[in-house]
Amino acid sequence: MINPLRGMKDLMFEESQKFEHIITTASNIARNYGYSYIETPILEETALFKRSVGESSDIVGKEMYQFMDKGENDVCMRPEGTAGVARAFISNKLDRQDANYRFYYYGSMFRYERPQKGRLRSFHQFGCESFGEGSVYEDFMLISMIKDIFDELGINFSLKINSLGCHECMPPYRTKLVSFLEGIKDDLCEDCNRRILTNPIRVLDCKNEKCQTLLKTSPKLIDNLCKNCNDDFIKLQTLLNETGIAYEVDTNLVRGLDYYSKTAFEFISNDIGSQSAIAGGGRYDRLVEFLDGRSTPAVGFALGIERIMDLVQLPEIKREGLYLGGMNEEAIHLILKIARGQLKTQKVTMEYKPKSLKAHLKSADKAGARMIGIIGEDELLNGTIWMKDLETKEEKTIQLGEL
RNA sequence: GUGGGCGUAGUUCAGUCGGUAGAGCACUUGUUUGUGGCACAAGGUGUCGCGGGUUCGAGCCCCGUCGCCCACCCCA
Repeated sequence: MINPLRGMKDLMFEESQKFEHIITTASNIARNYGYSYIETPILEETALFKRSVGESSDIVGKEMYQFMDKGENDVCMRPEGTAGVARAFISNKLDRQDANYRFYYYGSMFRYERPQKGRLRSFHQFGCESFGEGSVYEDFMLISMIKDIFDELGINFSLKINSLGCHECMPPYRTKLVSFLEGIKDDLCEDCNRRILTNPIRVLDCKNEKCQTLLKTSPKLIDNLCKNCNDDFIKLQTLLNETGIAYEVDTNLVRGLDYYSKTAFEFISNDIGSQSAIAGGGRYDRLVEFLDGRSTPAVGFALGIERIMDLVQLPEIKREGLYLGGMNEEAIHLILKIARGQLKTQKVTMEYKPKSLKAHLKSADKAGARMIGIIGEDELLNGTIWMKDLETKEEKTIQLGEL
């Protein structure tokens, strides 16, 4: 027997229904916010992810499904969605239009990691990317959209926000931080020491208690933001306050991907396992430029579908459609033609075996049908069909032509 | 990559002191003449994850191996 690969799952029945429910809910809301659907390839040039996600990230460093294709191209299964959408934005020369473009997408992402609850090697994200709008209002609208999606799905969350600064205030801060860290490096854990070199900002996020104590006096990025970044961050908080969206400023919130700047946010659920981030995103004003496009401000987010699936309740399933059955072979032949006609307007379940009326009713019930239509000997003689509403229990015998 | 837990029917699991397997659920079919959900009855499958070892005898004990799950790391 051949099983799916490690960390890969088949979704069916209740799970696939949840999946669809989440995607349709999110898509509808995204369209209301002015986003249009974009579908990009799963496979991209490896260079795309190295340049956008960043070589220092774990994703690029060790989690990519990377290989040479038959044409000797170095390619990758996408580990996240933003890079591909940004690439499409540039490839299609939209960066040369002085306009805003907003896209939503969903699909499989691939990361070669050790699977656990809420973390798979093949998983799904729903995401939105907005290009060309540099205003912090857009950051706010994205957060508002995610809130709407979670509210609609009936999911509880808490929101964390931070500002990562821009290319003007981040580098000086980084230098300041590194010199602080160098001073206490002997007392920091091994991981932190490694990160001082690779990504010093992430040292702040260390879960080691001893490190956290030492880091209490570290220079904070929010105290070192330039005026523009600082004003925007305050404005974002004002907007959230005014709208009544609860949040917490988390100065240690560092998005794992290199392309983020300014606003960063993460939606957390306490009702699932340790992989508690159910949505994350932020601004990435420099990414388009890094990918050889014309400098374009941008902001986006992604939802983790599987993590959300663990949290949603499906609405109760209602009886739906028509069950058709016959009590003898001749009737079934006739039923088949009726079924083909009815299929144009509703869900039809058809039974090919002749059965007693009782057995048919049982089957129709099991199939979850709302109506049942049966042709037996009497109906065959009269050119009629016996119909019953399985919910109201009303029944009637009608001419076949009346259907 | 590093820990810990677990592999028995389609599924959830039980299985005593070692004596070659069971229960619920699900599924199918019935419960006399053309009226469903309930109830009752009947039906079937297991290389007991795989490979060795100990033993008269292994689902159970020992060794190895593979797989799954959870956690670290990282992230959605």
